[in-house]
Formats: sequence, structure tokens, C-alpha cells
Amino acid sequence: MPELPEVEVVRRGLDAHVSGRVISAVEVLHPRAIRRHLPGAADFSARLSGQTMLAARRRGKYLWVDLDGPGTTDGEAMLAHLGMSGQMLVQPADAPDEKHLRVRITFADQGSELRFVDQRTFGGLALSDIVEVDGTRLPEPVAHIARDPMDPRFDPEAAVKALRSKRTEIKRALLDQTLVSGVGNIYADESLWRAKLHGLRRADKLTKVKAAELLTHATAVMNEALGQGGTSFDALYVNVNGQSGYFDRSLSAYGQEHKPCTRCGTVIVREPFMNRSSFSCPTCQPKPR
DNA sequence: CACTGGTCCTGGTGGC
DNA sequence: TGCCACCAGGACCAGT
Repeated sequence: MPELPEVEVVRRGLDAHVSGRVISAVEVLHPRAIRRHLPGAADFSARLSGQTMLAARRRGKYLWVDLDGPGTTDGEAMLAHLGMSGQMLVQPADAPDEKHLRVRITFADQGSELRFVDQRTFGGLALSDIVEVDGTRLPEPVAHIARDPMDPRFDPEAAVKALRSKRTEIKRALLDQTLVSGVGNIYADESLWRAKLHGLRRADKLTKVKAAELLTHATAVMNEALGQGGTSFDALYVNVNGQSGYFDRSLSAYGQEHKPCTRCGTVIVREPFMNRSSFSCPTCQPKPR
């Protein structure tokens, strides 16, 4: 399940392996893989062909590659969201097609191919115009996404203020990509465990200090995951070269149901949350009444 | 307007 | 062994 650290690993891989290369052809094998691109898959393929891939960029869990093509005033980018199971693979042209290969991009240099593989098709690609928001160039569909904690211009005080402006539960606020981006279910549970907060606590009732502490933990846990190549739970997530991350061995709360809390020994519990699950320690993270 | 909760999708798993 | 319900979950969007 790619979250910010995993997407950053993929970004680095793309930057290393596809930047500067001229696209020769784009083959869309599953129309659903082209998202937010109203003119459709054929238009996506036609307009991408001939363009050169420039720098690979990221905000939160969104990933994009700047393009040199004509585009509009501010240019265009190939935007990607990996969803739950998306992978960007750089493969030799003669490698057999993956079972869930959705898009194949070939280059004029006739070297390796860039493949978008996605089992559950929650992810997708798009060709998007670039717009400028708060001094940063972003693909139009990313314009509403807040800066993530890895962003050099991330403003912790503004993020605390945004979180505390919500009358909803803190976990839901933490997952809201318009407040702080890059935090998904796994790192939300991990940072709540570190901050000793139950996810059902009201966001607007947290003190500034506690909210800031939570953000600091979120940043730290994602940095640690990045240092280890991202979290991985199964073969679904692999980085741009097909290698899995190993951070899952370091998780303290997420997926740890029935295991003792490493801090106090109480058994970690799983609770339903928004049609998914939350994991927490009942002792360290008491539920609000 | 702010907030809530349903929905999309597929493959692996576990119960019967 | 076969069938089926359930689960994973990010982001969008209709409904309250």
C-alpha cells in the first residue's frame, strides 16, 4: 500500500531511469488506468508520444513527470497515483508482460520500458496541465493537495492550525490530504500510537502542543520508512526496479492485532474505522468517552 | 458550508 | 474441494 515513503522511492527511481528520455509510444491496455483525462486513453497516448520526460516530482502520494512538450502556458506533466496496488516498473523490452500491466511506455532510445502495473485499478495516469499554487508548479488535479512533511516549504504551524480547525476525529483529519498530505492509514495509526492518542479524539479539542507532537511523529515515522525503502506487506508494492521495502517489520500498531504493545504489553486491538481498520493500544491510547 | 459515509476494484483468505 | 463473504484502502462525491 504505497504511502508517501513508497511513492518517494518510486519518484527517485523514475528520476534516475526515465528523466531525459523521449517517449516513442504509449500503449494503454486497460482504459480505467487513464484517470482524470477526459479526452480518453487514445488522446493520452497520442499527446504523450514524442514528448521528453523531465524531472520526476511528488506531493503527498501524487507523482508526476514534467514534460517538455508544447502543452499550455505553464506546461504539462504525466501525473500518476498508485492507488492501493499500483507499481511503476522499469523493465527490459523483452520481459514478459505482467498479469496486471495497464500502460506501457516505450522510448525512442529503444532501451528499457516504463510500465504501470495495477491489480486493483484504484490508481491511474493522466496528462495534466501545470498550474502555479503558492509559488509551486503543480499538475492541476494536485492543486488542492496540501504540502507534505517532506516538502522544504512545509509549514508545521500552518498544518497544526489546519488539523485543529476540523471538528472531526483526529485520524480522519490526519488522512485528509487537503490539510497535510502523504499520511495514509498505516502511518496514521503509527503516528497516533507514538503520540499516545486515540484516533477518535476530536481534532479541534487537541492542544497545539499535542497536535504538533502528532505531526512530528508522522514526519519521523515516514522518514524512517523512507530510510528503509518503504513499507511493504505483500508483493503488491515494489519500487521502480521491482524491489520490495522492509519497513513492515518495524510497525508498532498497524496490523499488530493480538500482539502485545511494545511499550506497555497490552494487547493491540483492531477496530472498524471508515470501512477499514484502525489498530491501537487500549492502554496507551485510551478511547474518548 | 462542513462533515459523513458509500463506492470503486481484484485477489487472497478463511469458514462451512 | 468448492463456494462465498469478507477484507485491503485512497480519493472522490453524493447526501445530510
